[in-house]
Amino acid sequence: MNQDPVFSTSEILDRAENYCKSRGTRLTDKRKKVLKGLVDSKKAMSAYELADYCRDELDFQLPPMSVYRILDFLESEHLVHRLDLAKKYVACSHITCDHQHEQPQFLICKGCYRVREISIKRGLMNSLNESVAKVGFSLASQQLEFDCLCGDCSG
Amino acid sequence: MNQDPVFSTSEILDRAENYCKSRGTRLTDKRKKVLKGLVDSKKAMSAYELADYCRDELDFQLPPMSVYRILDFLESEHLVHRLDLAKKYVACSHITCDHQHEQPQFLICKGCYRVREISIKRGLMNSLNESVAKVGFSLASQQLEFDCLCGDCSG
DNA sequence: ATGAGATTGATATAACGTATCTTAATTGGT
DNA sequence: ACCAATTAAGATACGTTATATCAATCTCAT
Ligand SMILES: [Zn+2]
Ligand SMILES: [Zn+2]
Ligand SMILES: [Zn+2]
Ligand SMILES: [Zn+2]
Repeated sequence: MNQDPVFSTSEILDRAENYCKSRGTRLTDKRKKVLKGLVDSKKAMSAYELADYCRDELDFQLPPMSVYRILDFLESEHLVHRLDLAKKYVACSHITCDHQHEQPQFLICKGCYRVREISIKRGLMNSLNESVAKVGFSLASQQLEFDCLCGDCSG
Repeated sequence: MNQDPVFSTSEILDRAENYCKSRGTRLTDKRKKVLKGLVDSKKAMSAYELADYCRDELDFQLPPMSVYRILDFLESEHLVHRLDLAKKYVACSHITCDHQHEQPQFLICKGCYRVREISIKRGLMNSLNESVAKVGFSLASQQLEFDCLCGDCSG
């Protein structure tokens, strides 16, 4: 089903570090720990959950307020996405891609917070934007988020 | 632009009261006050904002926790909709319609919380559901909500 | 080494929401 | 009209997400 090449967590982190370097920013140790949490979990996590993760799994205290700042940084580097709907964060699933990644949309499982990052076909997005424009509104962002159920949780 | 007949707040409240009666439920005074708040405001309001509204505009103390319960009731009667995205509530814009109202979608202005209740064309919804199904997910609800900007706020 | 700028820590506070227990109001049958 | 059962509402505590501020620390180029 998923035919993307599989990368290890450390490969993804290395790639992220180089990417930051190339942009003149720094993927510090703490930032790397937070990103690792998201990459490993494969599901959306809140800032507080990430603080717990650092404490419990990495044996490293990181106050929630620092996690928030770090998430802001990672988002500005396009390494993570903030999901407004779930109020949680996910690692971008394209950190290891070379191509510029398209505007993403997210399917968020309400049951387990598993997240699929997809790209909705341009035609569909165009129709949607038209429907919205028809009543005098406009989409605030093309990054749409949908409350979903994944295969496992839909039973 | 909006060609629906215009109803006064009290007409809408009367209609809501009769509707509840016909279903064997009660639109009590407090419930009516909360609904009035939403009908009058024409924009999405949080439970706490509605409690403030009752205190400041109606000179009537209503603790936030009661407002939550009342909103739950109103939602179960389909008189208000809870907007997950904004964490706010709106009066259903079809209280005075006789026809069974279609599955609604909501455009929520991030700037001013004005809300448009629309019905997305069936074809568009079908395409969207297919795209989602293709990756093994399913929409948790057909009541979609979109972060938008209204005409006034898009400047 | 030093000073500017970036990074992190610590604390307080706000907004939204749930859980639980208690009290009050309403309804329906006698 | 009266009592029991049900429904509605009040009160308190707590949980989660998030922002604001100020202080301390680290990094790097000069
Ligand atoms: Zn991405
Ligand atoms: Zn799931
Ligand atoms: Zn409606
Ligand atoms: Zn607006």
